[in-house]
Amino acid sequence: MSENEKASNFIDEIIIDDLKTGKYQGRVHTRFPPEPNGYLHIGHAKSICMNFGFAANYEGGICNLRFDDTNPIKEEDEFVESIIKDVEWLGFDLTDRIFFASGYFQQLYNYAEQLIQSGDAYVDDQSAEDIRSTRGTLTKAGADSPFRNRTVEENLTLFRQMREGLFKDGEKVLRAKIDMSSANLNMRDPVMYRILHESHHRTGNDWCIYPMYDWAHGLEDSIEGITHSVCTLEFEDHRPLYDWFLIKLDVYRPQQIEFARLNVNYTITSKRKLARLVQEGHVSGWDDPRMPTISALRRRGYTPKSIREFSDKTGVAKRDGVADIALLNHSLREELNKVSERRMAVLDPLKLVITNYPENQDELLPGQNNPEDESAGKREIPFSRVLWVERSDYVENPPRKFFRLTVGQEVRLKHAYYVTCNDVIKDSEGNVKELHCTYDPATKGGWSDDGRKVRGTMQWVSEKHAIDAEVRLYDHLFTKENPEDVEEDGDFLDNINPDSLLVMKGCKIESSLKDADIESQFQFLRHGYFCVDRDSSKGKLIFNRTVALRDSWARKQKNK
RNA sequence: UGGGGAAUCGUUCAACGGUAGGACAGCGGACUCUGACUCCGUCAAUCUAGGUUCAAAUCCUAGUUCCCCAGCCA
Repeated sequence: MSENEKASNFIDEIIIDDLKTGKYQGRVHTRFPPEPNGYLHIGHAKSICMNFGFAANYEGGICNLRFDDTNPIKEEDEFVESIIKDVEWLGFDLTDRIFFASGYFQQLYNYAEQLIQSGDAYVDDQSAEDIRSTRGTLTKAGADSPFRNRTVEENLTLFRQMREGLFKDGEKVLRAKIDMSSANLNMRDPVMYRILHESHHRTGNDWCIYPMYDWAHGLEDSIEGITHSVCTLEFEDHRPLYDWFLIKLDVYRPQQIEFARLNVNYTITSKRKLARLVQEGHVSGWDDPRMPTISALRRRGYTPKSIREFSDKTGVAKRDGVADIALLNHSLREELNKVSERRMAVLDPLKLVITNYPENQDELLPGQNNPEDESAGKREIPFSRVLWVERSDYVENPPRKFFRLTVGQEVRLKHAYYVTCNDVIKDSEGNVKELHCTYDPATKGGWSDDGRKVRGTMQWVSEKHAIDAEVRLYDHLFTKENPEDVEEDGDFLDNINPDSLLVMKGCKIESSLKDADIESQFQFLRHGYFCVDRDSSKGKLIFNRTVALRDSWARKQKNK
């Protein structure tokens, strides 16, 4: 995009304007700044797509992945690894673009001394409780700390001693000297450094004081030459502080821009709550395919492109809102329809015997791999006398306009023949055991030129050639659009969907799927898009249903 | 009762004083060797009340509703 093009959202507008005025000498440099204390989820994906997207949209634009690792108590290398993997998987190049806040600890420390020198920061001996109680309230001003007016020398000495480890955790903090009566609570002498005798995942035991977010973040941006520092709405109150530090230090000043974080219906993105789902065993792990984490979406079969599309389509604004998960599914189907090879699978098998088909005869029938893509070619599908079809495709007393299997109705077996059901074999309890049909040899390939109207087409697999598979069907993890919508005294777990996972065993699938790789994706005709789960092993295939096909027939029946 | 934000179809984003538009969802239909895909049609919104103006979603005034902030978390 050039600066003459139309902005697609308010942040683009700001960027284009800055490009015009030369505010940053024509640079666009963004960053995605996760704390490595957990797994990334769909909300982070949006932020990643936005930030890397802004950079990619402009000539020479750059986006850093910067780990905001200023709290050693919560952070781990494991998360650094998974975050890098997720960002790259989403399609963004991180070559030379991985940074750590911890890499700037010394610079941050020097800046802090500079602020002490200028009389803008002081060491406070008050306890955390004291600081809290003297902060005031939303409507009442806070009170100055008794240590607020120490001399520069005393502050410097104390701060250096803090850094040297002479004090215990919590004994002292460094605070910015701003205004205890500010209406903005963030400006009431915010803590810049706390003492934490903790080993850091990257700096080990080099430090026992660690910078707070507000102190560190703007400087991290400044050091990296960030131009547009995009964050979520709750940081609007922090912007004056972000600016205050940079102005006091007289350093390069990026601008913080806030937007409304992405919320998605039927899901939660609170790290704490996701952790509860895992810890309390409501899901199998952080990458359980029902989770909204990027690793779970990947395992479930969502594609990077569909997530990027979703991110684009949900837009950028300052209004709090909830995006419809259906929009993600739309993007997904749109892509998968174009690229997925089709296969036939019978999830709930019912035996169908073609009584007039020769015993012991097999034949191979060609089937198109992907009607949306000629280059995907064809495959040979084995056909024989005994087949599996979907149990739900047979109905004894069909509703109006039912085109599937019922006695006397001719249907098409995809790629194969027309068959007509003549007899239904039931067990003593009246359960349907088998369908006995006859086929028309003249309809080989699934077509006849005589103008016969066959409206129903269904998938099948040859009994003797089929292989077994387990198929996992997923539904929303929560029953309510807003999982937080609970009765008094309830919590979000009350809204867990007991049917969010349905495991189908003994499914019958085409033998061509035998050597399918982990994560490979297919459309199972008339069912949906599926991928091979990593729980699969040799001889035991397990498929995840990524998303079902739209089913207007089922919807219509349901509405009746 | 302090400060900071936000209010447009069911949802979401646009319209930057000049015809309220797109996407998703919904509904109806056509097509179809997937009741898929595709195509066509259709439903549907400016928080309220005043004001300025030839003209207001947009500007002004007064309200209303919702979100965020009192971590030595980010």
